[in-house]
Amino acid sequence: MSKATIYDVAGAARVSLATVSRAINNPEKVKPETRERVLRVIEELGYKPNAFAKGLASRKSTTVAVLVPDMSRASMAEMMNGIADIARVYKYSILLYILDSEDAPEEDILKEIVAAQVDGILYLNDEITPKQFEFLRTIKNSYQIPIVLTNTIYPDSDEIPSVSIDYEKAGYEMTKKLIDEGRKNIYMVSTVRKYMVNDLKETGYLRAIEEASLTPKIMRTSGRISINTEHFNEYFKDHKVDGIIAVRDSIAVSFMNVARANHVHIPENISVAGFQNTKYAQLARPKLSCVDVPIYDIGAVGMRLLTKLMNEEVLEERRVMLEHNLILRETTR
Amino acid sequence: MSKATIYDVAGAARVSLATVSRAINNPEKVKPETRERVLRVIEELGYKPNAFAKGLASRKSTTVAVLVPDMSRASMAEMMNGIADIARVYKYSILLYILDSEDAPEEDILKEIVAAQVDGILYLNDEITPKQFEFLRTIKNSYQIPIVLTNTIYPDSDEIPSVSIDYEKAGYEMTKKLIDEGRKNIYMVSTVRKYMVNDLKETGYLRAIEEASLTPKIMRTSGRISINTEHFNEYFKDHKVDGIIAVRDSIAVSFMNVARANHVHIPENISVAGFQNTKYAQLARPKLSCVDVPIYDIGAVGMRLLTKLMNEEVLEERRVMLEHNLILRETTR
DNA sequence: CTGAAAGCGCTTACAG
DNA sequence: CTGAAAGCGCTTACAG
Repeated sequence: MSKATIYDVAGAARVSLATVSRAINNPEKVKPETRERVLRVIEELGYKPNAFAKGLASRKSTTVAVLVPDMSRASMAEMMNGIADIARVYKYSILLYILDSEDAPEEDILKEIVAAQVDGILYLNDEITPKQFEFLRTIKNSYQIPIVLTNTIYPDSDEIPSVSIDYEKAGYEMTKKLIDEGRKNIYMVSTVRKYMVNDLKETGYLRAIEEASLTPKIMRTSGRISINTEHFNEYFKDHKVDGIIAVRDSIAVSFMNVARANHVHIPENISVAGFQNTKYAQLARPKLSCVDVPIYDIGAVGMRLLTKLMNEEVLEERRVMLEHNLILRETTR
Repeated sequence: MSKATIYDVAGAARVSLATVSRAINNPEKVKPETRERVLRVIEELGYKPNAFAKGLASRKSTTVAVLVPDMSRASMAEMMNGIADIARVYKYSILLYILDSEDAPEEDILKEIVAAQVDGILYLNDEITPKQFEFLRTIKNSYQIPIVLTNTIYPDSDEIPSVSIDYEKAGYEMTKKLIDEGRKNIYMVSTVRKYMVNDLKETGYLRAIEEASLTPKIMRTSGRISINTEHFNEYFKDHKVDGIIAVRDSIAVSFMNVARANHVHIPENISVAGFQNTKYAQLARPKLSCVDVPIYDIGAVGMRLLTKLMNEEVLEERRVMLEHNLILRETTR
């Protein structure tokens, strides 16, 4: 069962290889009966065009590169499912590049991507630094490769299209919710490292807090569970707090564990909310209220957008914002 | 900044393209000074061999296919990190195929993989059915593509090498631990669908239970949180239970939530243990005891093994079992 | 609607 | 150690 080539097909169908190629790629240019004969032979022989030869001759790879800084984030995996499903529909293959550091990707990766001749690039991250943005611009402009940012937004430019939710609005809404409950000392627990989307969540938080003439209080923690515990204990010994909005569900749950250890009741004494609606949120007790981020859809829509770009269609929207929901469970009242 | 070709390099270095090719791929066949001149030009021009041309001419792709049934499982993502890190070391690119159904992958995928000319395949799953195994055997034998199973074991044959932990032993050890605590009514909570590795965990459980002359009790649940709650409530109303070993951390946590709602104390009344050592285990209260599975390492070692296979090296071990640990936290005593 | 032929950018015997 | 040339398996103007 060694691989059939286009010559084998052409021979068996008694046509030239050019006709076989057309029957596959431009069926309308081939007489129906010829086409069917060719297609039947293809079926019989289990012929599949060699991707390298095709790529070399056509200068198109029908492959997209997915750049991921760190696969282990739960959201990345789910986003991949959305991407893969749409990629399949449009017949694109996925080349996966996991970037090792969180710095700007190195020259090496760039060269690899260029050499791989990908037709498009999806950049998955909730962070994007100016340096990384420059890197992407270089690829885009020097090599004419379309790029879509997935789950992040670059604030200063819409040169590279993006798909996400409106994180600013989500941050605003959740904060507003706690304010409406009568909370006065609402903290946003964000991360030490500056993530673009966490920044947006903070902006939304600040807007709501200001509108209500409250005092903004942002606490920055590492994402590491083991460190969080001490950190929270220390911090809230001296601080009044009756509301917590964490930028990630897992941080919210971490906080709840500390609160419970200190005999603080949720939601009686404190309201708590997270972001993402992960399994953590459902498994926590009380069940965590949070912003639901349609992460699968973000991946799927991002990939769909990229196919349009690769087809040189005009985008009616360069910053796509999908709908989100506030899921109110047991940690708010 | 359009892409330089091998001709550009050859011209600038005043050698033939054959020499450029050799300088890259068989440096020892080129006189040192020529080689250096060529390499310098390559550097200057930012030349990177076109992957398609290279693949077509050499019949090697330096690409591996990673087959994943469902990316959203936390373990898959972490395994990908291990795979990607080693792939980078050996200069392999990763083509990602997310299989949609959990049936045997369709003919389409097979053809795609073959057309992509991947040099090797990594199959990531904790399940493998005879049908899927046949599918993999077909690829392996018909097209001579090496394959490694990652995080699963096929019981009836070691024709396809695998990397995992000794799940049977892990199941045995954790059960033994609960028995040593004096537990008499230990349940294993497994899944409705038959996963290969869950099967192994069960086998280990059964061995320990038999050795202690206790009665084995296996309960099967769906993995879905919402369903678990009712299911557990119903089931344990009529059943005595003082020990639970769940095949996944999240199921264990799910169970703990139900137990707590029924005022059952952990670990005073019931010991609970999970598998994997995910973030769930650390975030749960009490903190969950579980089997730690070195999932990153499984991915890394799997990829390393595959590189050996692709180099036609002889494997000293076709079933690699990595070390695991029992992490005893607060849900056991 | 179909075929002959050039070309995509490499690798690799084969000579020298 | 190096070069000329064939070939990898396709696509795509160009003729007809």
